[in-house]
Amino acid sequence: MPHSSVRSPLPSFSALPELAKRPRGRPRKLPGTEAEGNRRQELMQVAARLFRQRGFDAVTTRDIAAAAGMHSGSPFYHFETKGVLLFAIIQAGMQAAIASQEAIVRSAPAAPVDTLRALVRHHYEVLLGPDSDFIPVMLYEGRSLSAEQQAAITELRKTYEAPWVPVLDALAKEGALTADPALARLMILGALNWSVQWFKPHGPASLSALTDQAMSLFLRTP
Amino acid sequence: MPHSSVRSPLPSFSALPELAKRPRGRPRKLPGTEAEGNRRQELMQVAARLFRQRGFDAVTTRDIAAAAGMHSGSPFYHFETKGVLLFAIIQAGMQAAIASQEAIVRSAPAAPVDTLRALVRHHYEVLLGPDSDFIPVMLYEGRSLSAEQQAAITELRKTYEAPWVPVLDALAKEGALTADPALARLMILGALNWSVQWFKPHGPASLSALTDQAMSLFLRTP
DNA sequence: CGGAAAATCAAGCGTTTGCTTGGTATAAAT
DNA sequence: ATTTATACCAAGCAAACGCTTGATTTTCCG
Repeated sequence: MPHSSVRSPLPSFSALPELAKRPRGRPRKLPGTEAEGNRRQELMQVAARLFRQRGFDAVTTRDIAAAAGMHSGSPFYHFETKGVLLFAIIQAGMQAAIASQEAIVRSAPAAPVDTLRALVRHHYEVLLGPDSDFIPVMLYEGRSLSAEQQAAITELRKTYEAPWVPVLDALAKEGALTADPALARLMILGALNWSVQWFKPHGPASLSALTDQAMSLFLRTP
Repeated sequence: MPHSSVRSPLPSFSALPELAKRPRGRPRKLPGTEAEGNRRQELMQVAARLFRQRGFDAVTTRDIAAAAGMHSGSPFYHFETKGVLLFAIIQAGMQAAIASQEAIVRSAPAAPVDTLRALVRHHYEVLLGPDSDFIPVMLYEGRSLSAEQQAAITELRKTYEAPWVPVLDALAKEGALTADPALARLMILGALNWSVQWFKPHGPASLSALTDQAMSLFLRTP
């Protein structure tokens, strides 16, 4: 049902460093795993990493193909256009982030302070954890999407931010938060999102330290 | 001394909407004003606006030329490459921001809280004020610069952020700031910078309101 | 008035880009 | 055994891109 095509690299360039010698035809259907769209996911991962590192426009479809061990037209078998690939990356990432966040909120019916701490910690994980290029790509490359795609992503963002609202409202009523809750949400998310610009992952434990620092910056706990 | 060249727009496209009928040759040298590099500055302004709106790679040199009322090769008389133009925009903007910030810090030897408020307010002005596309362009398009250009901009950013350090240190000693001052600086600047993503300028007075909200979010004032 | 300087126009060159067309290899389904 | 679906390779096209070259127009300055 998908499309087709490919293209060889520039002949003047040296041979491709390591074209993963993946078998050519229909893939083996492993008995246990449902390998549906296996290669598609792989493309999304390498493309997300490239988009995050260099930006959507600076990454060519040939770069993506080479990083996935393909020739230059093959990605178009899995994605109609480069823009559709970008959208798929952001959409899948946001849906996963929404799902994992919801699980955390559901399993933590504690005090608002603890819920906020869990939300902040989870957000740092989404931003800075391994294999989490989706959100940075959304934050910084979303403008390359079409208007309809942007609208769809905006809906997902609203869904993602929804659990923050009652928590911040409750903290404002408690007096732990003195700023307007709606503005505070924007500022807090901005402070967290900015971490992708400076954070260098050394130890995985430091995300907890970051969370503690953020909590003590934003809240007045006695 | 500069270069030269130009190019006509695509013939299949309709006529340019309004090619500002500026006279062709050497510009009139007004007696009072030193018109040195007048057109150069104009190019930087329109390019900065376009870069902010659509991103560096998505804006073509033809777009910039058209927005400045030129034909497509003329910008290269003023800037050797598109990248040099981007660098000039960021550099000039940062130097202006550093200068105006320094004036504010010098004229405000008040309590640390008041100095921070002035810094925050000034930063909002730089981010959201009229004709201030420079900083957003730096924040989101800086990766399109060469390594040497990025190093130069990093130096300017350090200079810009330097006045924040002693202020936050003093507030931490006072107890108004409980987080680590270095981390707090990153988080606060992130919260402020994020405003370019959501702020829509309605009334110019709201920058003060934003400043107040930010102060009450970050500081514990009794 | 005449030459130099400033700023642009006019045209296009060479490369890169996103994407297309058509064929081929392998494995699953019938 | 034949068909069908999957996934890829091979080659390349048309458009767009950054930038160049060379002429042209206007003003400044001595």
